[in-house]
Amino acid sequence: MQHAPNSPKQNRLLAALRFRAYEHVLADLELVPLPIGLVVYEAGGRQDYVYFPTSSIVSLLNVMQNGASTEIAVVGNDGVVGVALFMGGDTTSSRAVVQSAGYAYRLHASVLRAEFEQGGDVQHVLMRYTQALLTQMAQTAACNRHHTVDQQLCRWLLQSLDRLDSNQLVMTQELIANMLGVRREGVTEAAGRLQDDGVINYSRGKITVLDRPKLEKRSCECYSVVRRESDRLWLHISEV
Amino acid sequence: MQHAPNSPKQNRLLAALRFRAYEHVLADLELVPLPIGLVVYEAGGRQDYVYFPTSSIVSLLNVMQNGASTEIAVVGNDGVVGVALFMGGDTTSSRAVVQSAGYAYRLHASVLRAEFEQGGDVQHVLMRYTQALLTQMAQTAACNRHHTVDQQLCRWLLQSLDRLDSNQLVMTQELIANMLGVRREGVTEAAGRLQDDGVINYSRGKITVLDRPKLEKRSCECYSVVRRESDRLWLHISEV
DNA sequence: AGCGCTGTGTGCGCTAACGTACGGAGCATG
DNA sequence: CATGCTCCGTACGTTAGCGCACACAGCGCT
Repeated sequence: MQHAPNSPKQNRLLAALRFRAYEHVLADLELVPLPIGLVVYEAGGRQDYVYFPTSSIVSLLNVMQNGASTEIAVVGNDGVVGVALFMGGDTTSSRAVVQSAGYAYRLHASVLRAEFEQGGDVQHVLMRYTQALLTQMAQTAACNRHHTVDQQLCRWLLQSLDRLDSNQLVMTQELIANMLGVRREGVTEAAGRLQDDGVINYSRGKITVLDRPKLEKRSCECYSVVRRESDRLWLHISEV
Repeated sequence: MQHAPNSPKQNRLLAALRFRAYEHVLADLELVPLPIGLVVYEAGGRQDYVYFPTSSIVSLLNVMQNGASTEIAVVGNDGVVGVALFMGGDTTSSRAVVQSAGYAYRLHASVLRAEFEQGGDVQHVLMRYTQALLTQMAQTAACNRHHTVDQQLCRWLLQSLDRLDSNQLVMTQELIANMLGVRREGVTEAAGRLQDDGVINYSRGKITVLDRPKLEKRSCECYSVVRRESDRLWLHISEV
């Protein structure tokens, strides 16, 4: 298993999987770079690989007929992109886009499926992860309904930060707006307020988080709810 | 397997499951009435049973700290309430409330889990269903973001109709508002517009759908998207 | 008949977010 | 150093939905 040049970080989920045919899986694992903006999966399309991000972050988006998009979940080094492939769907129901450039371990879906079919540990861990994903999506749905753009921006920054090493993220307001499913101007205003209060620093696609505690205070509960559920998952997995 | 007095309808998902220990499962299956408003699961609570609705409809709600709620999925005689119990979560992440009174087959989670662990057909079908649930939740999340109350009301009525025998549903505007996560007055207005145009008839908790095609025209795309994915699931299952 | 409860209609001011438009700032490129 | 492009700030009118308040209507109960 080779390492990415600048990314010693591994994928926690992948690390927790105790494959039967370990050598076989290892031989198939491939570390690939994921450039920002890359569409990993298109909604409704067939796919051959699953991705375990290490340093990259991938967003799952629902895209409407008129092109409007909404982020429904985020996957970083704590998860896998392509649960549909072992859940029995031959296609994925949402678009997967690289939100933050980095690396990911790529694995043939057939290999993972074969391991999954054998049941046991691998299956349990992957299903628990899918369960956590369900929670994340449910919370996102409710968040979309009830919370302001300001709150959601904070939530979004936090859940991105959690999946990065640094306190700086490379992301235009335009893209954030696409993720949240709001106007770009709305993000500009919300970000402006955060900057005025010394919470972040924003300049041409580079956001630096200066005061994370403040960010958490301004965020809606959704961040901590999802975070807590995710922590519970890992607690559970490490117990096994 | 006894039948409900006034409900010859079965549960399609349950019917599609080819249990190994068939006699054993049969012995445990119990047809129970689900009165409207019953909270089948509380969010975060431990649960011992899964439910396969026959004539009842159950809504999965996400509840916020301030009490605001949002429906994230609907389960009727095409699904099962409590996927978390075989997906490895000991608790459920959302509240399950009976939206329309009726019956459901109740099964001990341990019995279903035992069957599930054996892999094969039962596991495949249940996972495919979970996958469809994921799609439904994703679409709901996006719908909450982008569509009007009018559109969502139509969607909601349609997905309820699909799970009932009649064209009449018993449901106050107050409750619909809770499901959609909007104000009761908003529902009153939207329903008023539908009634003015002869699409429905509304009176003190009883809605009669008069013109389903019109309802579909006024609904957002989300209804048909979820419907199509669900149909695909059944096509897949019947092929097995 | 009268009471009271639940469910529905309506009105009004308010705010968040939208659509649109435009100007300017930073940065790379020739 | 000028050009061009991307990204960000701001402004303005419009609208959907909110919060609140209240009136009324159907229906069961005594």
